[in-house]
Amino acid sequence: MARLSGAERRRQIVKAAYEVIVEKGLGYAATRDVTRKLNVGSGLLHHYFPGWRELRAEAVRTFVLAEIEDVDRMLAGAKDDDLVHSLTAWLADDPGGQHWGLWLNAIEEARRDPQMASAVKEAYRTWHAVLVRVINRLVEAGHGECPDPAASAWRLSVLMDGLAGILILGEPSSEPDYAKRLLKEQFAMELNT
Amino acid sequence: MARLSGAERRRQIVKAAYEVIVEKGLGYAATRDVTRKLNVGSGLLHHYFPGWRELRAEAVRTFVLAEIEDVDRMLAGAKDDDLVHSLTAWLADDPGGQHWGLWLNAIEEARRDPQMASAVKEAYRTWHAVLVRVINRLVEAGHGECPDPAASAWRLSVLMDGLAGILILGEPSSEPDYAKRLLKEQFAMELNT
DNA sequence: GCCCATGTTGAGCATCTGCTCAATTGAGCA
DNA sequence: TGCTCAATTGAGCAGATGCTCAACATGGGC
Repeated sequence: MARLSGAERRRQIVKAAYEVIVEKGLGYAATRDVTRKLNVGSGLLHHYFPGWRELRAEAVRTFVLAEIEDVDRMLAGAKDDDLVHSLTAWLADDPGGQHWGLWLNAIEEARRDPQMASAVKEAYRTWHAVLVRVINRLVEAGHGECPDPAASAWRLSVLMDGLAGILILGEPSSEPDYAKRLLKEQFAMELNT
Repeated sequence: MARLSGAERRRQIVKAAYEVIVEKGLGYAATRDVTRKLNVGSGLLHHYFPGWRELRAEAVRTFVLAEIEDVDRMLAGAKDDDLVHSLTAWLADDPGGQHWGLWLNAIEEARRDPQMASAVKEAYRTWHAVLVRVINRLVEAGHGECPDPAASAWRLSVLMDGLAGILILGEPSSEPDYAKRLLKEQFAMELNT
């Protein structure tokens, strides 16, 4: 196996851990899944991380925050008229609900794992800030009015988390269009349109 | 250990399994937690259930549906004016978000476990029907109007699932009042009040 | 070209997991 | 009283888990 620099190997391990976690779930993914995927000895993982829980938490923190920043950039580059549509499309762009599944899993895991709780809370607040910005942009662009952007953003955020259930279960419809429609109507309600 | 009738023992095991699952999470609860809690040999569990996954799924199905029926009865006995308040109080009556945590957990587990998926979908539809009935009662009692009760019920259902995150994480506030407020405002919006 | 800090290995331990199966117990009927 | 069958036991297996540690390998700096 090629010998990598410490920082590079660390990043590689975190990435592999995230993929494994998304696939198998936080409660079932194991260190061996990660080392096998990288063709690497089991000791290497513990050379970089004090334990599996730490690695898990770092993987979730890193990649969830990266995803949020990606969406934020995408929205920043979108026209005001396309904001809601872009967000809606992004919500449903998750075949099998894999990433949304991990997100629900991480929220629940936060009950038991303080490091996971810290990672999830950071993502929670960051995502809320993104939604507040979206709402403010829409209001400033004359797409409606919103008396309490913070509350509206929490409601939208929380609704999207719940829509994950619809995407995962395929209920009431296996087409993600229904989830999209519910989110769009929520935006309309929040903006008094 | 006292010897029980088959049906009685079965019920006892399902109940203990549910309690263990709520406490430790679907991915960490083990058959031994159940047998230890009941002071019972490990073979007994497999005498009544083909496997741990079957028992888990039956426990979730049984107790989640029972909880939904409880709420339904409670709402049926409430005055029209108290409907939203009762539902809101029930939402937040879950110290540490234990039961809501299990619910999120079960939704995510449905991705991997078909029997869990079947149980969760049944609860999902049953709960939606309860909310549709609530909405219709409110409309008939003159508390507002609702052009699409089915969509509104899905939005409320999904919002409540998401509010579980707020209750579990204590974010943005560790007081459950904020979650209650968001839900009440959602009802107001859905009913055009 | 040597040398050492550092990346890397993997056998192995203690512990846990779900599940099997031959053996034992006991309640209720005849 | 005895018999029968269902309820119950628990040691034990095969496999998985996180993590340790002594040993090995190698690339960059001298």
